[in-house]
Amino acid sequence: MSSRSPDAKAPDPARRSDRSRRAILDAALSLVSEVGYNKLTIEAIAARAGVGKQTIYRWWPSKAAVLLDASLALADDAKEEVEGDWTGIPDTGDLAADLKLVLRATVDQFNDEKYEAPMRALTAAGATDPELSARFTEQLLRPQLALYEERLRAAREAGGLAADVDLGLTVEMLVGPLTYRWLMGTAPLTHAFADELVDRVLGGVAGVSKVTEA
Amino acid sequence: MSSRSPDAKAPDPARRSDRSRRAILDAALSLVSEVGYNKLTIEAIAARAGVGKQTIYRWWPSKAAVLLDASLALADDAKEEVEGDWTGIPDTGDLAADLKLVLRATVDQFNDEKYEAPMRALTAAGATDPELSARFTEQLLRPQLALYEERLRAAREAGGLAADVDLGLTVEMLVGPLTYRWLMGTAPLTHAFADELVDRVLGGVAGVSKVTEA
Amino acid sequence: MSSRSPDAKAPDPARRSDRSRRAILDAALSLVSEVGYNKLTIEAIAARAGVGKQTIYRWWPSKAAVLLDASLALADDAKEEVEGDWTGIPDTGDLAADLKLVLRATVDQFNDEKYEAPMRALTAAGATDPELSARFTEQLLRPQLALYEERLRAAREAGGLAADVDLGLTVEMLVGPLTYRWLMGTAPLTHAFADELVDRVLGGVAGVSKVTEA
Amino acid sequence: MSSRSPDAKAPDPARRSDRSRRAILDAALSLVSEVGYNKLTIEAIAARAGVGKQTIYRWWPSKAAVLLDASLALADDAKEEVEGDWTGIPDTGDLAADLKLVLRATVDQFNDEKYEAPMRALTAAGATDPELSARFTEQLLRPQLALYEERLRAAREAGGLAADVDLGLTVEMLVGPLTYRWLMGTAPLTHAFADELVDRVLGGVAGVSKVTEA
DNA sequence: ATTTAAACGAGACGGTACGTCACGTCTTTAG
DNA sequence: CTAAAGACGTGACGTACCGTCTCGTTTAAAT
Repeated sequence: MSSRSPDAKAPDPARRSDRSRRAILDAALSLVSEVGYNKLTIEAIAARAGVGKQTIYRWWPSKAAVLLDASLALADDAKEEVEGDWTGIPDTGDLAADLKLVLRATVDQFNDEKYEAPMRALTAAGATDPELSARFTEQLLRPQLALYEERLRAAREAGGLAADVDLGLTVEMLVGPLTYRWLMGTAPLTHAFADELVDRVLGGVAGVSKVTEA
Repeated sequence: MSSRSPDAKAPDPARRSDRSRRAILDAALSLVSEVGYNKLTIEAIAARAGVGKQTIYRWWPSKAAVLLDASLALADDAKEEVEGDWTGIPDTGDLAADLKLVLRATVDQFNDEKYEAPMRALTAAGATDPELSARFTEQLLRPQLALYEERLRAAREAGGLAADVDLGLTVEMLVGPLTYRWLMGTAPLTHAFADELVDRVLGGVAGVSKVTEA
Repeated sequence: MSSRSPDAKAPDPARRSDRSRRAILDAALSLVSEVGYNKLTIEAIAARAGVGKQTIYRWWPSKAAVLLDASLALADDAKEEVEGDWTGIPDTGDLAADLKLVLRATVDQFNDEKYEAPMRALTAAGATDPELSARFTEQLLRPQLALYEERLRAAREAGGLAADVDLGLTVEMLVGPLTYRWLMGTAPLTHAFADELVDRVLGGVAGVSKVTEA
Repeated sequence: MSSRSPDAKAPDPARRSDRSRRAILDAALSLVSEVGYNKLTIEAIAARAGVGKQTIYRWWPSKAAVLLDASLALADDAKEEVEGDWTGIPDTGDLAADLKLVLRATVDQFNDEKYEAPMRALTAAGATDPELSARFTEQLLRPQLALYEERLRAAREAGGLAADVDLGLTVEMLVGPLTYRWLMGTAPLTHAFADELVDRVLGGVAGVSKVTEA
């Protein structure tokens, strides 16, 4: 199975202009922040990138796909910015503290214009385009979720979590409510919310009584 | 403050044709299921409803707004279909069981084509349109969330939940992961997932025993 | 048989904007003179006319068709400009003189930028588009040829031409070489050429004397 | 003065691939017959010829120029096909008969798909491109017209034509109406038409009374 | 025979225009 | 006298070719 229909003659990636590729991704990111996803047009991206429209259509099937790649590049940049030898969520021994640290960072990212606009765009596009949604989830979300799961697994092995706890579900219990509040705007997205959430999620799954006991 | 700009001559709601209104909402719902939100057009809605385009523009500011009203009508219909005197989530005394019942129904609704298409459409539209998102949340989501909260409050008063538990957070811990999984497609949306989720959420908040109120 | 394919829903001519129609024809004529037929674009016509492209596509199948209508309008205007009650080629009794008069006028027209540009455009378009060519011939050329024929018939009945002369052929012997020279540029297109041509054509067909009717 | 601007580094004709040249001309001829001049593209010619686009742009300035060369080659082929030692229009002593023979052949050529398509293409291109028109006339038309003129000159010297007859005009009186009818489609292009035309043209120019006398 | 420079097939590129679609407004017409 | 029908100006769509510009790869003249 290929990502392209078989009758379409695929362009040669070896001859691709990296200059154009970067310009397109940059233009897409800046434009989506400026005018929003609905008013984002391929023509505007091409114009700002100083590129022919065909160069976009040659390599991406839709403006959402451009944004996905742009977001992936953005995520890579962000990662490198923080540290060169990133190895996941820190493990200080205090699971709750570690999770709060990361979830607060996620809250900050959700509240940061730079990241919010493309994130909303991809969410909107993915909501009605299953194929894009799949790529979005696998390429952007899954790696992040895996980091949470890894940290939780370490905690479980260290005895800080019950042995039979469902790690995947736990991760979604952390990320789900956060995303929900961000998307639906049911209430402000704050650090306090992140902290509370971690406590509540861990409260029901901690091996030794830390939260519920008392 | 009105929902319309003051200089726009507001049409007289009293003279509104209910026949046209219904036809438009029905057309919007059927079309969004058939062709998807991205390919849904005002012109197609007008054509199928046998209505002039102006009749739509007169009463709604966008196709998303039409869909929101259509979804509200659909929700009302669904409610009436179940029972005439609906009073919220059942209270059998067993909180976990009651929540599982309702969350399973929500899972079913998410998996029902009829409801899924407009839901995804509104989510997509709301993700990049704050004003619409607000109306979506307040008019469609909030009432449902309130039902959960009401049931949780009853449980808390009955002693089945700790006195200091944050009800709003709890509701979002139930609805958030469900919505997240539905939207992102991280894993199949099943009854088992709903059950597990309820157990895990209540596990950390139950006043006495682990899950059931004994 | 209609001029449109049967599945295309025809627009309603009664609701057509005459303002737009005129603006389009004017814009087409001025542009074709300015930039030439090859660089004439529908977009430029629409822009100059202050009209949407669709308004052109709604009523004409091609830019050549627009030019044909524009030329027809131009011809009408030219006719009205000369005289309100035009009745064809003058009949002074001197056939050669009358023909020379008209042929000289044709030469002038061929040499007049205003008329030449659309004429060349239509000739070019017609050369490779039979359907357009047919309309061009029937609507623009034929009426003019008929005037020549009419004058020749009068001469024949007056005894100035042999009774068995083929009028259609005679007309083409007058117009053909003129058009040929204009199109191919084999030699300059002058009044002298027109005069000579008339003499030569009539020389072989005159009933009595060589050229003038004595 | 050269046919290329001085700053453009001219390619070396000595190294030119004759194989490619022929393939391009053949492809151009076959394509113009298949799809017509308007839909003829350089890209399609290159593709069918198995040639890079640049190889066409290196040697020709436009698709019309390619067609002109292709037509010249075609004309050469046609000439060689008929006879190796072609020396112009036959001179049997009977001018009218000789002209009719050749004009009938021209009629046949106009009606032959193989020749018609490129001829129409060049006529169309030349109608709006003076430079091409000049080359078209000089290289393709002029040699043919010269043959007529030569034959007429022989007739004049033999006393079959009046001494003061304008040979160039006479040639255009033969070729003009024929071309006009072919181009405008005013009437079918037949052998009878060619015959009549010759008779009428010679009728007015013959030294001894052949047609008009009686 | 080897070098080497140009022509070559291929096709990505920045562009322009195409012809279509839907937008939201405005006008006409038929019930 | 109200709406349906739909023409209008606008602007983006996705496609087709334009003519230019690299890329390796022949290929043929000059070493």
